[in-house]
Amino acid sequence: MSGSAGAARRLGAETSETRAALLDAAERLMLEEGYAAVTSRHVAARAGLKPQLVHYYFRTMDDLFLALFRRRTAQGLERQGLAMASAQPLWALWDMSRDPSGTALTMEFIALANHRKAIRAEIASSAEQFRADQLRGLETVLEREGIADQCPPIVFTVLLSSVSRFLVIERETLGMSTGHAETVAFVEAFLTRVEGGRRSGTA
Amino acid sequence: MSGSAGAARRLGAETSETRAALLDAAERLMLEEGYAAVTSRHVAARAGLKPQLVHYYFRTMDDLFLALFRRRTAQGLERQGLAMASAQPLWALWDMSRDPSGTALTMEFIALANHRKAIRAEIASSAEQFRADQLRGLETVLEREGIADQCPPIVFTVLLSSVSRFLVIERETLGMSTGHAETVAFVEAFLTRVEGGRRSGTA
DNA sequence: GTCTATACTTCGATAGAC
DNA sequence: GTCTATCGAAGTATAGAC
Repeated sequence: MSGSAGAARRLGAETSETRAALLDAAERLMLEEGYAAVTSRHVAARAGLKPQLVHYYFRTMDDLFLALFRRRTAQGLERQGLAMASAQPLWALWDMSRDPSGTALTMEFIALANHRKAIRAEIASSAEQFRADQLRGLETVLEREGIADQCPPIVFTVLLSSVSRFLVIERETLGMSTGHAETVAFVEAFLTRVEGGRRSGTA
Repeated sequence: MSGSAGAARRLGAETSETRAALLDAAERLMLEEGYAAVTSRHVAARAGLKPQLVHYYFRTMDDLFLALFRRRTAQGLERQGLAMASAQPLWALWDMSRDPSGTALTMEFIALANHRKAIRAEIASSAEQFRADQLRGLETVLEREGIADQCPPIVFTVLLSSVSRFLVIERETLGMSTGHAETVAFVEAFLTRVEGGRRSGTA
């Protein structure tokens, strides 16, 4: 119902530095205090600006969240592409997936999606794209290493995402770590069998 | 600063039916629309009551969330205990972890924990207890079946929780399912190797 | 023991000044 | 193109009536 029809009100330029500052503030806020803290007033205060500016650069809060999500997605897809093009794609992907900021933000967006339908669709299609890219990149590697018959590439990508994200959530959000070291060791032993030991600088 | 000191105001009885109705309404709301929709006004409206009643039975919204979480945790721990005492503990645990309502609600609470510190501690300690119970219950099974050396019990519990929860999040919250069927088949093939085929009624 | 009238704060959003 | 004055709605919470 938030149609694309009317919308007579004017909006600020996409190239504006103020706009970028607001997005930065929103991202930090979302990461540190959760999506519920991302209100026009908080975002503005964090950026040292007036609350009304948020609505000048983003017509609604949904628009702000969408802009934020798209900016992050573009960075993430590029980063994932680089990881898979690296010398040790599995290690690179594992390290990338375990990055706290990326995962924490993703989880916030997922929680947000639960009651902002406009955003839900965007997140779902982005998640599909991440998975498709990851699958395409890993198929070759896993087949070359001869483990595609033990564990299908599509299953591998799902498992890898699940575990990495879950560990980050437990550690970062809940401050919990029982079983983490053992699980990381288990996964990394597998990666070592496939790709050899980690040879540092994968990103 | 929401100390335990003063608190002169009176509160409703814990046995009140109205109180239970408010908790039920809050739970449904949280599940369907996310924690951000759980406001005093929404909860009351859903229960067909006045908003002020929420604050009569729960001094603050934090208190309501805590009461809700504790009620669910008690049910969950009991259910997990039953699962592990069943004839096929692995299958039972897997089926339980994949139950949409349980996982969706847990994820909402985790997101909530990110900016409600009072709740964060409660969730973390509950999560530790779930894990500890699960570990204790599975150690015997996994050692008996001789797979404890391939995959340590603690790692097994972490992996199982990760995958099951992640699948539910993707499907329920995002409406996404790429790779799910394959992953489920992969896990269940493993369970079958260990425990034999699923023999129905495990809960 | 149960519920209502009411106060205070913060939110999203728009119309209009510079 | 950039920003401010301002509004109506919704949020949490308390004091007091039944």
